[in-house]
Amino acid sequence: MSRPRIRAELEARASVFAALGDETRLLLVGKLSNGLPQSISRLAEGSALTRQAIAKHLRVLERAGLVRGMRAGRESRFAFTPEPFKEAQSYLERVSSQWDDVLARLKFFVEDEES
Amino acid sequence: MSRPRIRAELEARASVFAALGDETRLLLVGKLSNGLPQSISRLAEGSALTRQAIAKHLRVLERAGLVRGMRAGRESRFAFTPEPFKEAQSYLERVSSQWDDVLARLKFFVEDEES
DNA sequence: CCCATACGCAACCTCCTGGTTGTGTATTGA
DNA sequence: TCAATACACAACCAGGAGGTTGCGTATGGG
Repeated sequence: MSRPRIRAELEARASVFAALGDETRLLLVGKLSNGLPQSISRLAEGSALTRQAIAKHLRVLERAGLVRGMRAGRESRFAFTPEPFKEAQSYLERVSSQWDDVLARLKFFVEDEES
Repeated sequence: MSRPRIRAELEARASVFAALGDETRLLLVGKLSNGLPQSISRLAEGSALTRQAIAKHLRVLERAGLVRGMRAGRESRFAFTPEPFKEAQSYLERVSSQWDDVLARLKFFVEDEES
């Protein structure tokens, strides 16, 4: 059991959710999902945190694949990456519908007992 | 800016994602989404971790609202809670479609330049 | 050409997380 | 009734996460 394929997917999924599990990073995702690639300094504007802190958060998002960084001259810009979001969404959808199925079967069983 | 309402939603969302950002907890979610409420010992069966470790993970899931624990005699059973999953899913959907809109507007702009 | 800008890297700190062990308590079943 | 079961609570530990400061380096505009 627990084939490498499954383990790898589990690990990737956990790292995506972990990356999203921080308020600062959710705000960054909000900014990036909302427009074109932006530099670190730009993303740090208006934040209470330092530029280095923001840079660290961006690296976390990048390692999880949620964001893609590229150097452009003296600044490095980060862009939103939609795929992992869709993957995570489809996982949540599967979990929810799995639960719905359980409820449906339970309801059927209970109604069966009542008759 | 940053009204309390928004802050609270942000915090709740982050805690949900953070709770999902761990392989052990993803496995627990998998088990619970898949059947009826189960006791801690039951959920710890077959795991390399101790029962106490599993209990801690369940508390994390519970604090995030992903799971609901209830005492039944000498055992405490944990049940799947679908709402936060649907909420998280709809958030991811909003982020993705926001990005799609950005791309659409960009495409329009580029095609406009070409003409 | 030169200074301000935008970084990266590294050391360092604190606090939280994931995990264990140990102990005490309630519940259950024989 | 009494031992095994199932748990909660607490102390403790190592390591990682989030954050800062300091410093060195490349890039770009005036």
